[in-house]
This record gives sequence, C-alpha cells and structure tokens, in this order.
Amino acid sequence: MASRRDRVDQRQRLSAATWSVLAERGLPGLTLRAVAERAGCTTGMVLHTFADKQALLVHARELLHQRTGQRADAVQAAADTPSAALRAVLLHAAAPTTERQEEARVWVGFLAAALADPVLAELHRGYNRRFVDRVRGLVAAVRPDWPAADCASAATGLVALAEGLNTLTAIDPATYSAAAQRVALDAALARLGPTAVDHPSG
Amino acid sequence: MASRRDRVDQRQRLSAATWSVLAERGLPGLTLRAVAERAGCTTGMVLHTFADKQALLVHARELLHQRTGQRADAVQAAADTPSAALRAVLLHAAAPTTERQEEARVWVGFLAAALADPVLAELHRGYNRRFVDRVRGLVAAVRPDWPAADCASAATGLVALAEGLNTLTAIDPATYSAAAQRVALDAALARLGPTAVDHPSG
DNA sequence: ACGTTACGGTAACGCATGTTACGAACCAGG
DNA sequence: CCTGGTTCGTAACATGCGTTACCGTAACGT
Repeated sequence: MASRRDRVDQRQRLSAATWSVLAERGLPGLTLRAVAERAGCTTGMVLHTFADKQALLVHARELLHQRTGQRADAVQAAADTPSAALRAVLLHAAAPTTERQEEARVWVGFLAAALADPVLAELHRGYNRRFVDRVRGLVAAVRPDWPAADCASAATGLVALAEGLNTLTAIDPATYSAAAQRVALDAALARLGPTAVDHPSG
Repeated sequence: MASRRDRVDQRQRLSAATWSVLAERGLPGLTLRAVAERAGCTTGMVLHTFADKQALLVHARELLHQRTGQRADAVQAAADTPSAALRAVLLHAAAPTTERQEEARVWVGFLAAALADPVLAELHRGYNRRFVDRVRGLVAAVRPDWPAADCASAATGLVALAEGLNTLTAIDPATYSAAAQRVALDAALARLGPTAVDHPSG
C-alpha cells in the first residue's frame, strides 16, 4: 500500500515550485507547465500529485495562509506586551519589505481569483475571519476594559487598514513606503489609548 | 471625417459591458468574447472600436475613475462643512450599498489586472494619488492647524482604510457590512479631533 | 443613382492551457 | 529471471484565448 516514491516529499517540492512561480509570475502565470518546469518534472507528475488545477490553486492558497499565519504566530510570540504583539502582527500583515511586496501581490491575485471562484472565496473568507479573530483577541488583551463589541469593531477596522496598506503597497510601493505604513498603523493603534502605544524598536 | 455610427457611445457601452463581465465573472472571465456577448455584438466589432484588449481595459479603467471622481465631486460639493465633506467622500469611496459592492469587485479586478499590465498599473497609481491628494486637501481643510506632513500621513492612512474596506467588502460583505464600514471610518476620523466629528445624517 | 468608404460580422489562425491516454521505467514477489 | 503493479514521462487531444484577414452591407459625397 505504501507508495514507492515518497509522496509527501513530492508534494513539498511541488509546493516550493508553486510558490516560486507564484512569486515570480503572479497568479495568471501559475500554470501546470510552469510549476512542472520549476519543479524539474512534467505536467503528468504534477497531475498525479494533484487531481486538478483547482487542487493546486487551493494548495497554493493554503500555502499563502500557512506562510502568513506562521509569521504572525512568530512575531506575536516574540512580543513582550499585548500591545507590542498587536503592533507587530499588524505591521507584518502589511507589506513593508520588498520581499513581502511580492507576497502582497500574490494576495491580491488570490483575492481577485476568489471573486469568481467560490472555493477560493470561501477559503479567503475563512482565513480573513481567522485573522480578524486573532486581532480581536489582541485588542481585547490590550484593552480588557472594553466591551466585546468595541474590540470587534476595532479589530475589523485595524484589519481593513492593514489589508488596505497591503493592496496599495502592492501597486504603489513608492507612495506607501514602509515608513508610511508604520505611521498609519501607529496612528490607528493610538486610538486604543495612550498606554497601548509603545515602540520598542523605534 | 465624422464616423457614421456614434463611436464614443460604442466605447462607453463596451466599457460598461467590460465592468459587468468583470464584476460577474472576475478577471479570468474577462474575455473579448464575453464582453462582446454582454454588449450584444461580436468580437470583430469590439476590436474595430478598440485596437487591443488592453485598449479596452484602459478605456474601461478611465471611465471607472471618471465616474468615481464625479461622484466624489458631487458628495464633496453637497457637504456643508469640510469635515462632512471628508466623511462623505470616504464613505462613498468605500462600498456600502450592494449596488457599489459590484463596483468594488470591478475595482479589485482592475487592481489585479494592473499587477500584470504596466499601463494599467500606471493608471491605477495616478488615480490613487489623485484620490490621496483630494483627501489630503480635505484633511487640511478640517485641520488647518496641522502641518502638511501630518495631513499627508493622515490622508494616506484614511485612503488605505477606505480601500481596505473596499477590498474586504468585495469578498466578505457579511463581515464588513455598511454599518461596520461606517464605524471604522468614523473611528479613524475621530482621530482628526473632536470638532471634526459630526454625523449629519445619523 | 452610383461608386467609395467606413463599419461590422464570419470564420479562421496560431497559441497556450488543462486534461487524458498510453507506454516506459522501476520495485516488489515467486 | 520473470511477473505484476505502481509511478512517472510523452505526446496527443480538445478547448478557449487574442488576433487577423476577408467579405457583405449600409451610409455618405458627387
């Protein structure tokens, strides 16, 4: 019953190839042939690992979520205070570095694809709501005195700001520089109260 | 020299068909055949009116900017105070009504198209910077005591929030309802100072 | 009224894509 | 060493895309 070739290793290699193509050529350039060429194999092998192209798309979308989620976990765990964690999570949700501007471009591509693909749309909604929940929890940790409704609305607003910075950075990095993103996020975070504002690293 | 058929009307009708297809089937479904079918003609007529598919997209994009710009002009002129004008412009930049959620989807589609098309990207940047300038002027009118740099950063932050609400509403209208958008925008506007907050229409 | 010209539809081309059928290579067991 | 099943590469297929060449047709100028 066990496969002779290692299938999970194949999937991982194909995942790496998928992300490489996605970062370089964007979502419209994510073809089965491009992935196969990047992985050093053929389309037949790709379609032996993934049933459809939609399966590949779903896998790539999960890859993006996994990437951002793990990074959010890391920066959240590394922060000392809840307010610092909130600030770090939001800053890393936006796209300050050039390396993650391409990630923002991929994100926009999936967003546009989700507008016509119900499966991708459901994935997108789920991931986004999970992110909203994360931010809401952090807001509640920063302001335990706030009622839940206020925490929720603050979280949705902060997420909207972060995603807006994301999309705008993807298309106009000059106007929305890393400094501009930080200023905008800090201004929004200042609304949580003066005690919530601390800039550990400047 | 004058064309026998009204060409500008044709161009506008084809652009409207482009919006319709883009909102309904997304960017991958935006084909010349789909546009022609939606406009009630054939691809030959489309390519007699526009040289390329890119020309069609550029015209549709320009028309979208023109339409949103006119609406912004209208709500800005109809407002009594600068703060009311700022609030109205930002609220109409987001997509509260279901009618304009479709427009938000079109906007996201053009954004994704701009990621792969330098011409559309340059258009998008220019239009967005014009919108930032508009918001910056309104912020300066609301807070004449603020230095220019603060007005600029506040404007970019407000625009990012509005566009973020736009994109998130396009994919998840349930989470980002019209009320949630208003709450988020009002919270951000409250940062401009207590005098700037006035809700004329509830 | 007639020739000219622009306009729009038809159909095809070249191309890239997702998908599938089939054959070769590889590893087990007898 | 042969046999059987699994895995992957090869090559083709069908489809849809943007684009183009071609042709009928309707409107204008004279």
